[in-house]
Amino acid sequence: MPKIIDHHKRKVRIAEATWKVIVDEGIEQASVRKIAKAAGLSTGSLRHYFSSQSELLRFSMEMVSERVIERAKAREYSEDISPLEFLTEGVYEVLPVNEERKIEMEVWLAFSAKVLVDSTLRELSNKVYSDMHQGLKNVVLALQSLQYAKDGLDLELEANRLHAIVDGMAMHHLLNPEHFTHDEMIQTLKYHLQSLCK
Amino acid sequence: MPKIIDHHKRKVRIAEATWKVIVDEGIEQASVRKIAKAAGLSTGSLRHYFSSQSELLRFSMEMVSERVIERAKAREYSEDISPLEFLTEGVYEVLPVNEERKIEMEVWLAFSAKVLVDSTLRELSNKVYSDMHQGLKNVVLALQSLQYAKDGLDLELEANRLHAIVDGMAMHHLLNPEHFTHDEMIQTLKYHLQSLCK
Amino acid sequence: MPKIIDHHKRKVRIAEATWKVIVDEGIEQASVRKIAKAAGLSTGSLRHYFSSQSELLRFSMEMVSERVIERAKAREYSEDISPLEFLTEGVYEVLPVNEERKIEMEVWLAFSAKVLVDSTLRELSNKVYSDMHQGLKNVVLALQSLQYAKDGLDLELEANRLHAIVDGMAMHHLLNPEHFTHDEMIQTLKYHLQSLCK
Amino acid sequence: MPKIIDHHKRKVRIAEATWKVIVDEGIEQASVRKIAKAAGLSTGSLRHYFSSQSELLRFSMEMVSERVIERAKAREYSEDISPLEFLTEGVYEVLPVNEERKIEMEVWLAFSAKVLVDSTLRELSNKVYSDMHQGLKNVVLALQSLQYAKDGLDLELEANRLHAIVDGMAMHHLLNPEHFTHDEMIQTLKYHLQSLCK
DNA sequence: GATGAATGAGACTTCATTCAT
DNA sequence: TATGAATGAAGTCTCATTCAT
Repeated sequence: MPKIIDHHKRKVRIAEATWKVIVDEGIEQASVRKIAKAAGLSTGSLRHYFSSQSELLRFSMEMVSERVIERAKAREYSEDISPLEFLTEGVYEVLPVNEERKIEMEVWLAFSAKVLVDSTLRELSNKVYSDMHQGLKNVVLALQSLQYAKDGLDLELEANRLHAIVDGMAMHHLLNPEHFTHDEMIQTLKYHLQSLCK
Repeated sequence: MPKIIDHHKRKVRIAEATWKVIVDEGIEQASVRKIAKAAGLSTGSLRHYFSSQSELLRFSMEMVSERVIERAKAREYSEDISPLEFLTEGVYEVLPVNEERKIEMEVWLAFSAKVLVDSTLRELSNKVYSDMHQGLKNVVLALQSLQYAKDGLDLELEANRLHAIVDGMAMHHLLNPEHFTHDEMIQTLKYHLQSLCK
Repeated sequence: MPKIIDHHKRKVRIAEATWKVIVDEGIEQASVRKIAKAAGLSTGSLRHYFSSQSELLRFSMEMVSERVIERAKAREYSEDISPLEFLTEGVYEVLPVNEERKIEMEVWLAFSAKVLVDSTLRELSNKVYSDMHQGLKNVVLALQSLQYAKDGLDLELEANRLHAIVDGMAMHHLLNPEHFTHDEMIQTLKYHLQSLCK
Repeated sequence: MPKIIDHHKRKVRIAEATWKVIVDEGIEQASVRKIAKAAGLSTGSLRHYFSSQSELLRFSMEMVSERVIERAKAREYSEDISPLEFLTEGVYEVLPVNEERKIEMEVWLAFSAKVLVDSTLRELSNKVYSDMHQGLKNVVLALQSLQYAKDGLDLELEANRLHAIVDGMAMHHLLNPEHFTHDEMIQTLKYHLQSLCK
């Protein structure tokens, strides 16, 4: 079914154009026209792929989460680094540590602000919350399995805490990069993970 | 003599109407018309108080931060509660623990998403970041002064961590209240503060 | 296949509607809405052809000058009339001698008043000035070539003078047609040209 | 009646503010608000002096012509210069030879473009046309009285011609000062006047 | 599938004017 | 006389969406 693949590829290309517009000009400026232009299409053509602006937006957001998940899945442990380093770097996947991830997270932040108001987006937001929560809980679990973790940690509360730290730091670095630098972000994460360990 | 009107009071009323619209319909729907209507004014009248939409938005946002600051300043220690409880409740001021604060933070989240794109808002965002950072650092400092805190805490990193936790949890509760409930938020905060103490 | 439309023809039609509005109601009343209505289009449609009001205005003005130039180019000498008559009638092309040219010049006068204030229009104004200056200089040159002209004329100053007379008379006849009639205009032009000749 | 004088003085001050706005931003931007601000008044106060925008505009224009007339009346011949020089300099009064007169004429040009469309302004325009025409006819007459003028000049046609040259040159210098400089304007006028003389 | 012309609503903003004080 | 708050219309421009081709 080559057609379908093309179809999907095209949608992905459009979603990437959408990201670009959102990052450059903000989600409010992400008009159908601008996205079409950024994707090198006519406005009419867009309609063959997305029948409405909401649908386009939702698809673009789903892609953000899919990318993160795929990256996380693709990670494999190599003996070059310590298990703790491996786990720490896993968390980097959801922090704005480089340009690519900054863009993803800016897009996601813009999207999140819309969730409050557009209930059709809620489902996706919830799904991503759950996925990420589970992923970070797994980090804590791994620390415990590896016998790194202190005794007496409350798994659920630690997951909440790590999750909040990660998203809070992401937001702080995106919005106030001068006050909360990339290095502070990394350092704070390491400090936190170490505080969980013996 | 012209009509005597308390200019500032009127501006505050308009800002409150702005909040209402933002919370009900999102910042993108916060048009001059809707705000004017919500404030019981004509669009033209709004211009006596705010010469542009940006100015109106900025004022409304400044009010959010001012309110938080005023509430924080107004707090006084009473012997009914323990010092640790007093500090913990101080942090509640910047968490969406009740309807009033939820509204403030929803407004603030919407605003934050705009900061990424509208650099004129950056200054305010930075100021609020700094204020809040200092406030939360003071909490850690207080724990140390009271001899509650563990030895060897890194003040700056602890402040980063607490700040990230607070904002991360606020976002999680606003966006995913079913998954991250009010009680979890409170419990996680207490858990974190306790983890800093002996 | 999309609707096939002669883009340029449509732009010309819109420009003509613009002229009509300017002549009927003045350049200040030449709003996008009124022009769209006069052209039988919606305001949104106008944007397919002109992305801003300035652009529309500029195009409409360029058309005035293009028409004049085309008319001038199309003129051919026939032996029915004397060379002097031929030259004189050439100058008529830039005088409000009939309804069509009155309209053109009213539009141009309105435009000129804007030039003082909108520097983006300056270029066009300068170009038209130069074209017309050259055209009128050629008239003087022709008189000299034909040996009609008096000896000792200063070509550049004569061009300045003829140019000023032409535009001055055009303005006087447009603004004060009762005081400065069509016939006086023609007569004065002939008088001037004759004064250059032996 | 000191009050009345004050009243009139205030109106003059407002008219001058109107000029300033017209020259700086164009007649289309000459809103009541801006004029009020430029004059240091409230919009409401303006209404005590001018009950409508048209009235204000008309008064401001009348002032232009009054100033020119007063200047012309105030001129007195002194033996330092030749009669021809005296006459020539008289014509300078209605040319944009310095900043002050440039402003007057810019204002007047803006006004003239409105005349085409607002018939209530016609009367003033006609009056000024007549006054100026008479003034320039007097220049030609003076040349004749002084026996400077060539024989056989047609007084009326010469007046038309001079009048057209003056207004045409004024327009050219205002709109295209790079192409038609101050010096060219002066030189062309002198050339023309000399061409009338023996 | 693809195009882009067309639409009309709605965005922000500026305006002249009215009017209570 | 003086003020400036208030209004509602109208300005330009952008938008999502429809639709003929």
